[in-house]
Amino acid sequence: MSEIAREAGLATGTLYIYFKNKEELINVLFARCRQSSIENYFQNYDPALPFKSGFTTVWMNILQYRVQHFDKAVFMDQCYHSPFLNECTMKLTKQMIKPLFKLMERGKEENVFKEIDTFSLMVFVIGSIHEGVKNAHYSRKPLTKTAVNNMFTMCWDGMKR
Amino acid sequence: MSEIAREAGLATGTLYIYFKNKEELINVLFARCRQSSIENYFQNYDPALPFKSGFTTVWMNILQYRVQHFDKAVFMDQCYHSPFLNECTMKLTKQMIKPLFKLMERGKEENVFKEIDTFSLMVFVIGSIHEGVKNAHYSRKPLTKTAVNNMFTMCWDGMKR
DNA sequence: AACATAAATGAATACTTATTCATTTATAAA
DNA sequence: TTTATAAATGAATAAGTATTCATTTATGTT
Repeated sequence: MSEIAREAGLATGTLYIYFKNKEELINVLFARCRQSSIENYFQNYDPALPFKSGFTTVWMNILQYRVQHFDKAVFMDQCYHSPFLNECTMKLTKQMIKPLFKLMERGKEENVFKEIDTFSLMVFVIGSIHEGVKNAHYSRKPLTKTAVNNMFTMCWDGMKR
Repeated sequence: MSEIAREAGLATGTLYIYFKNKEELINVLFARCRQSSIENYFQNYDPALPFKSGFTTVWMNILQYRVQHFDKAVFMDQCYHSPFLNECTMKLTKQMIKPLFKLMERGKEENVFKEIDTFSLMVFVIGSIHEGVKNAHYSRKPLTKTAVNNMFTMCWDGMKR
């Protein structure tokens, strides 16, 4: 908490005016990170364009977000296993991923994707990106354009009919 | 440390006879988890069998391990982002994944997999499994046989030529 | 200017947790 | 049995970190 306060340019006690305690701070921070990440994912997404174009845009946005906001991504990953997140935040953030859910559904409706449970499709997309970015980061091998394209191709081919 | 000692049926001080400090304990524990996980991955793997059979066995083993030893999986995930793991452990555990690396190379040599950097292929496999298991666990939806098969198909189709 | 309210401070407190060490208990050798 | 060595103990210490609160500073109103 003291470190967070310092980083925010506040005294430790001031933090407790805005957040009841550490738990609340973590929950609010998580929800905001989740919100901002999802918003980023749909930047420049035009539902009027053909599905593959739209999906590619979102996919690239997810990857880019995880790369450029790696610290936030790590924070969110850690929250997943932590005892801090409460039911309320869980429910709230589950709502937030709905747009991504809808996108995957569209892929199925247009017979582009396999007939697989929407959630499983979504998890597959997220998983391949997350692990790819994490690995690139820690092995200190920056993601080249071809590496990114390969990742996308694997993801796409995995889901397409 | 006291909780670990209690769980191990030891007094706190006794832990410090076997491990210099918490850092060393974490590093040793991580290395052992990694070792045991990789060993599990190759259970019943017969290199004489056709590639797809062998790969399926390993893939299923990885998934099964993550499900049955979820706590270890979480621990290893957390270590990844923690300040505890030292260079030595990093190097050591990188050696350990070589068998998995070899397996992916074989897939390329036999023209089954796409011509993609071996490491990227491996990360793709791991990533899709990890996220899938994690999600099943926290959403408390146990992985059905069809869910697992779908996961495998997506993974395989993503990598195959 | 005087007053009231809100926001900010950071040292002190309370709680948690890693580490030490003097002492005890087990094991083995003479 | 006696002695020596190794292993284990857990209360005490040290270090770290969340939270409180009496006091100070800023902001706005009459």
